[in-house]
Amino acid sequence: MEKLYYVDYPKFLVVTDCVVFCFKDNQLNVLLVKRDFEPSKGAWCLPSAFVNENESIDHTVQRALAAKTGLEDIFIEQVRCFGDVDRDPNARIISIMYYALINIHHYDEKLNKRNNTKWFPVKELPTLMYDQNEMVEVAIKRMRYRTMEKPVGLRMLPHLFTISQLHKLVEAIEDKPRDKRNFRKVVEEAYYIEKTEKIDKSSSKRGAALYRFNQRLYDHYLKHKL
Amino acid sequence: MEKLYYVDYPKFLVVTDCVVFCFKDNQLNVLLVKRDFEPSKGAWCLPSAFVNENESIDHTVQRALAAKTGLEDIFIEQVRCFGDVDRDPNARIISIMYYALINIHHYDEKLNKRNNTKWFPVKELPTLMYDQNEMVEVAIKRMRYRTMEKPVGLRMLPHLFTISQLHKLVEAIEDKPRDKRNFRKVVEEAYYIEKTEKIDKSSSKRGAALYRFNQRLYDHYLKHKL
DNA sequence: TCAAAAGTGTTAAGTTTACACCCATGA
DNA sequence: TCATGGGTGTAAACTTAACACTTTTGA
Repeated sequence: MEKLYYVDYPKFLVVTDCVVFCFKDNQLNVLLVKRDFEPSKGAWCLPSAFVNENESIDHTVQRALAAKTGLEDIFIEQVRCFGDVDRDPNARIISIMYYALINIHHYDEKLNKRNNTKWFPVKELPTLMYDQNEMVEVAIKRMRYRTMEKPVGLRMLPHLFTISQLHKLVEAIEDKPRDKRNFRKVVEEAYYIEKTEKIDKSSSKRGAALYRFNQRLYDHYLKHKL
Repeated sequence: MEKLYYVDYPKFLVVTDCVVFCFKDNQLNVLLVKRDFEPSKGAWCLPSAFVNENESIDHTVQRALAAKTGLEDIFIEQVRCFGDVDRDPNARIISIMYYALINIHHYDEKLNKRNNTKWFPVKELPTLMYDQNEMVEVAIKRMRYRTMEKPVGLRMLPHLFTISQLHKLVEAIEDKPRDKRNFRKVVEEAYYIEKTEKIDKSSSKRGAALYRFNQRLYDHYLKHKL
């Protein structure tokens, strides 16, 4: 098919690079991979994969993430494409950058050794290959915007979470403190976040109420706001 | 160079598609091209170009736009990449979508005949090739967000403009009316928009004050806000 | 008994919205 | 002289930000 019309145009290697975020030790963390092959062997870089024939770019990302995290159907959002000629000095490679949000409790830390991976707090990232530090910056901005607009950040928390956990997550994402009482008010008014009967005793002696996200209520809320 | 490391991976045709906006007849308009070649000859589509070897994707867009509009150094922003396998039924083509903002007064309407192009109000778009109607929707959202965040929308107005012109532009972008007095207040408080001594007499008998965007003041404002 | 995290309301400041009339001028 | 678009201020509603003490309980 293709040959009929577009045979004369140049073709390119295309990869996906993904900034995988989790919430760990009250900080945002990013999963990096230490390359064990040339070029740039030993460099820290983002989980990536070359796009295959007959594979959508979203699928390429999921495949790369499954390989490194063992998880499937991860929340991903495409951010943008990096297409400068010399961004990778070894070859002309067009990169499509995504971010992903995962729940660290679903991640098996034993994978780090097997896969040459490591979680780094976003405030303590090493120098990454090529333009990947810029990618992380851009990904953080987009993720911050998206989590302020939609409750996708909850994917970095357990299914049941306390308001304190959510508070710390939001502070980590926005990189600034929020008043505790005002924050609790906002959560209590977000009616798609529902209080359960359960109590978390792990983080305090007194115990804290556990909340959960209700997708049905959220969909309803989306339909009826304005 | 490339051959050393990545020879085994598949390669892809890559195009850029660009949603070119202008402000015309008090409406947002999009520039469409009627294809004069197969496949899909005769279909309306976005100005596009195949990426060349040794050409950045931003440059590809500028090249496509120069060809269709005769203009150079147009304001562009990349939105995202469309990479589904069957998005173009003729071939696997990865498309990187941009939007562009141009001043219709810089555009020579005689080009339309020569280039098979036509401006369409965004509210009256025809059915476009493949996934391009979705591209336009996504581009409008991004452009709306960006113009609310930064004064880039002014690129669709003349260098000197009246508050009424800006008012109508903003209403067209946001697709909803704004109170006239409140709007004027906002403009007068945006101190990088400065009133000139000049008067526009073309749109009313009384005449309206002409304003202009001051890049220097805007840069200063960016540095000093928070 | 005390350290540590959970939980709780009110007020001030700031922002956004709503709203109606006079002005200047060329045709 | 009148039709047309230009120009003007205030008050109410709403949203956001600031702020400090009491509760519970396991160690």
